[in-house]
Amino acid sequence: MPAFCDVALPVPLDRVFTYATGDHTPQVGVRVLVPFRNEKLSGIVMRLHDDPPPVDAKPLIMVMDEQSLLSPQLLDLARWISQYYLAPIGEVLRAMLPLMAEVRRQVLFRITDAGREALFAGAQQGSSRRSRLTAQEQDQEYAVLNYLESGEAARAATLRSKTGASADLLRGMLRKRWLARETAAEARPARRTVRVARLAQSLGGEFRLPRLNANQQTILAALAGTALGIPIPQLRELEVPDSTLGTLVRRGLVIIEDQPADFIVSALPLREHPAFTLNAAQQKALARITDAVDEGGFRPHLLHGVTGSGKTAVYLAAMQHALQRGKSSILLVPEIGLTPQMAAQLHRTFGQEVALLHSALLPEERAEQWHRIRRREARVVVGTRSAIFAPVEDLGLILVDEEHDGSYKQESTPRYHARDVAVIRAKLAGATIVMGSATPSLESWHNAAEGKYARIELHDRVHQRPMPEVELIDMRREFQETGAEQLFSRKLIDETQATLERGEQAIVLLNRRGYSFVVLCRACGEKLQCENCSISLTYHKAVLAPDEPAPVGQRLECHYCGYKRPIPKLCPKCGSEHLYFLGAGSQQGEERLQEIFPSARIGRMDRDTVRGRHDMERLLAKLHAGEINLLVGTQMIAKGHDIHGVTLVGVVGADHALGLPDFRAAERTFQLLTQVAGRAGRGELPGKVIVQTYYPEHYAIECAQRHDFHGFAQREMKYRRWMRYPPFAAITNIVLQSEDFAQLTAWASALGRWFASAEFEDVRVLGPATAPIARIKRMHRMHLLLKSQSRQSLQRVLRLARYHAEELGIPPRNLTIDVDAVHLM
DNA sequence: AGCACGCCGACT
DNA sequence: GTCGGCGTGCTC
Repeated sequence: MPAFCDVALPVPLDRVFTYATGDHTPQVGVRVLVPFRNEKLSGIVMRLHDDPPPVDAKPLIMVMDEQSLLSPQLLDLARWISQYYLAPIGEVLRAMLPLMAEVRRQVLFRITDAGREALFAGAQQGSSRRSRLTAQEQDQEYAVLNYLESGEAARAATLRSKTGASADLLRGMLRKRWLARETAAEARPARRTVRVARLAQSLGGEFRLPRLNANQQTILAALAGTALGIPIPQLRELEVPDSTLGTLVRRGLVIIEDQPADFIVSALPLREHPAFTLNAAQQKALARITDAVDEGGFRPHLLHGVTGSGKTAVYLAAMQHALQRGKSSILLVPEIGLTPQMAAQLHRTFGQEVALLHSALLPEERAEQWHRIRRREARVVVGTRSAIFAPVEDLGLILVDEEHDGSYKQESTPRYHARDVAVIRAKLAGATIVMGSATPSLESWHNAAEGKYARIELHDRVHQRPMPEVELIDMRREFQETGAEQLFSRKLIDETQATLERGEQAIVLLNRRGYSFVVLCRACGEKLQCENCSISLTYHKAVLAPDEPAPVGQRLECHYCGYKRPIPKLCPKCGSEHLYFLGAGSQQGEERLQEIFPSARIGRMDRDTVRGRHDMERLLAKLHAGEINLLVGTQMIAKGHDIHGVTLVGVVGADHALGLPDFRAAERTFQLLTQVAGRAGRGELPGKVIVQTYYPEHYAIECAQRHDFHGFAQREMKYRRWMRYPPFAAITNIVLQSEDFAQLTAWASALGRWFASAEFEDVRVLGPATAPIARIKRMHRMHLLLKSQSRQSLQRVLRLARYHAEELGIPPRNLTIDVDAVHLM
């Protein structure tokens, strides 16, 4: 056994630490518990070797796993992410492994010699000691010391409940060195367990002992039919008194034990894999994918299929094929793409062989799914972003649904893009990868154009359904003709009216939540902003809650930091009472629609009405059942829902992004319009889309109207090439933050000067400039944008920049390096 | 990131 | 004189 091992720890330090293996025999990829400073941390063994570190290596405390948690492939993937995104390896691994729930860490306090002296002195002198603490606090300190006097360590929570001492008080006692702080960490299986009764081994088959009564025999007979036993709740269904089981246990005939919940096969039976009915185009697409899977090797594909062309069925059939060939597959879906409908469909298709990894899982549930995958019980994995790290073996196929979706980019360290990580994983695994979308990202489109990705097209909707007709309403003309600023155009109102009268359903996209998104003072022009962010506060109107006598929830809210405040009567700046509420959000949309269509059954879908997973399910169920015939909501309504009764889609204010200085604005607008338009006419009846816009001549709008992705991509590529934006350059956003504005500008200009003086050939630097959102959560923000044709050069410059930032005294936590930034905010 | 050590103002 | 503020620096 090598004498040392390098351990990656979940700390923001871009390095590993070397520990002495001692008597332990850890493998690469296992978790170990190690001393770090004066605490204990769990980390991952990255390397075994005999090179002594420059300092004395501390010994491992314990090895937590027998076998590696991460295949060599996944370890390589971790290293790649760490390098590419400049993220500490320990943090990358933390993001990859959902097993932190299995380590219970707790902070313990112990009395010191100084503490004992203080206790003794206190007992001698009473509370005559001069101190800034109140008499009560002194009493609490005394109580804490008294409690710990025996020498046992205790948790902070215990001390607090026993003595009333606050966390601050304990911190003060630490400072006085009366207490010592230590951390304990213990491995704990995070799997849910079930109480199970099973036959005692020694029993064999001979349980027809004469002295057993009928009840006892009933239980034993039931248990004899199972290998693993029967969960206690299920055993109760035999209608035998509970005490009978107790008797059997006492007589040593039955054992009760906790088993991992997974061993109990759930009510869902394993089905024969149902076949999908695919049309000719779908079959052709499927064949391209299955051929690639069968041939093996890294094969990237871009599946461009219009909305309603049946991409999901192709995905499922492809995964089924992979499974039949004994290969695993991973399907990535965007954040809110994993709808209950889809989960149900997956269960129908794959039964127990599918593992779902969605964002609403508890840590224990996530760990459980992870173990199921690792034990090879589930070889079909479906999930959001981090599901790309699922520990499947024999990976044959990766599918990335809605590959253009921004939610694949993690907006905290490690700032990886799951679609791009998926490509690397497929490469490492020698697997087929299919990135699918009706509106591919320009990055992927470009790769397809260059021949790096094979392109698969689904031009038509299933069942020869037509694409919906899209009509543009020029809201500038609407204003001139009606002489008033109206939220909904006459055309949209008429069409909605007609749709509802025909007994069909309509949805209206209003891409802001809340009631009004600007509160303006007419007297001084002040826009009410969040105290912590440079963000306009959104007005949320009061709503009638079922159990409340008066309307509740009226407030101004910051959608960035969550800051809430009551509505001021007067302008906080000038004291005027002329506060105006401008700009309509989904809440106002709902109210207006209810006024216009009093008999409509209106539902609203936004983050205020859809909080838990079930809210969405309930809302969709109502829509399917026809209990709702008019749905208003934010972009949430645009994502992949298949609602057959919807024949009209209204789009209100989805083009405001076109006025923003964001190079992806056109792409985002085109995607949103195309996706939401795709909700119309998915059933028997054709659909219609009304898009209200202030930019009817913009190519993003025009092309969306014509369902013309190719045309859009061509125009957008021209602009991107001209401006050297992705896909024609790699970009990285460097954001500096500080509460102290002077400090921030000093840092930014120093870093800017360094970039200017260094004059890197292949890397262009824009800025420093104030970030689009100048302040978030009290932090002032500035940024620099780096563009380069060469990834290698960019990587090199980023490392140098990070090093120089440190030389300049910029603390790492005030500097964010966002490789392949998606949101430049 | 924590969390120590270490050097300067407010209070007894 | 002490307590306690949070600036610098290290973690195998």
